[in-house]
Amino acid sequence: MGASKTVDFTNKQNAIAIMIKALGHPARIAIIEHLLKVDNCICGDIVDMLPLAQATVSQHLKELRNAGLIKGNIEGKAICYCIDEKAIEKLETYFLNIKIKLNNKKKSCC
Amino acid sequence: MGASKTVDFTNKQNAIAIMIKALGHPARIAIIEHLLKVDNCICGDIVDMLPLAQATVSQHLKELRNAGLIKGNIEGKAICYCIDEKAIEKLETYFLNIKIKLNNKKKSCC
DNA sequence: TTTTTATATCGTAATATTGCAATATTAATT
DNA sequence: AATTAATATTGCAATATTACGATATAAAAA
Repeated sequence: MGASKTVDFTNKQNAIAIMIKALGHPARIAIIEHLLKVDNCICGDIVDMLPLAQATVSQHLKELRNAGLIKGNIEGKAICYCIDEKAIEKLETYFLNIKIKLNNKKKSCC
Repeated sequence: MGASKTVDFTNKQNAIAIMIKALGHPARIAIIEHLLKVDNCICGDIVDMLPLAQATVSQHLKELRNAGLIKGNIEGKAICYCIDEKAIEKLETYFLNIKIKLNNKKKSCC
């Protein structure tokens, strides 16, 4: 196999899993954290930052883009990538809701 | 390849990536959401809930356990799995911090 | 003690991911 | 128009993930 059984889960579950999965790699975490620090978000700088080949970084950027976590803007012959705030908001809300529900529970048996 | 280059990233980046990656699958999202709803968190119930074979569910549970997202408790011949609140807290904090930093930035060029 | 029940592990096939070199593309510069 | 610079895509090898049937293990029930 290797393919996830997406059909039997809800759209919401699949959607959040895709977003989360896109962040489940140290290089992509590093990209997000870099974009957070920096003011000009040029793709080449990300390539220089990371210990990976340009092609590999480009692939990681594509995955983040496909998952909606970053968005790109053409700046002449360079490309500027920024974090999509709405995506981060969604993730934060998701985990906050879990936290709240856990607090309201207080029946954890483990 | 297929293996992530973890050596060149920080421990923090690798650690958060491992936790996030563990949640990056619809079945594991469904497991967490199920544990959130239910009061008795018996493994067999999770197997019954999910459209996956018992062996597959067991594997997903193991991944969540390895990542520290759930913890198990032996209850006679069954096993009770619960969400680890500290793990959820870490994730929530992580995304909240990103959100805060983004708000303090307001220099996003895209 | 044998059987049943609940969960984990093993073995394996199918598919996905990661990473890179080589090449393509696109826009600016000369 | 030709060249340079920045990024994307392609092709491919290595490894990881997903899924499942079969089997192992461990505790309770008979």
